[in-house]
Amino acid sequence: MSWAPVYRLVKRIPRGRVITYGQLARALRLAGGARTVGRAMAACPAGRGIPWHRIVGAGGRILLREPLASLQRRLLESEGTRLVAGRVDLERHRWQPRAARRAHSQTQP
DNA sequence: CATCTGACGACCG
DNA sequence: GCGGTCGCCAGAT
Repeated sequence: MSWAPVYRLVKRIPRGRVITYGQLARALRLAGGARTVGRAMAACPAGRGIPWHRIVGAGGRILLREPLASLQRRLLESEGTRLVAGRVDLERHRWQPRAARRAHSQTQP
């Protein structure tokens, strides 16, 4: 199985925005659902400019285990993503890939 | 081939 | 909010 499509989409996530595993899975119509995205990201090659930290769990939760979780929080905050009670404020930072994006008028950070 | 292990998420008590 | 169940499936052992 090639995770290329997953990484390709992840690369398009702009700074200051995030997407959830489930969203990614639906956008790509992946059979295994959110977990499949999880597997893809676990195998994510480092040093290729893939913004892995912009992926969060449902409801904006950080799902990684330490020490990765802290790193993710740090990276997110460093690019202006606001965390409320340890969760990403999805209202403000959720990113919608092209197709579905329209008529929603998101609040810019 | 059998089992185990996860970067998930919806649902329920 | 917290913990358990279940569906899901690619790799590793």
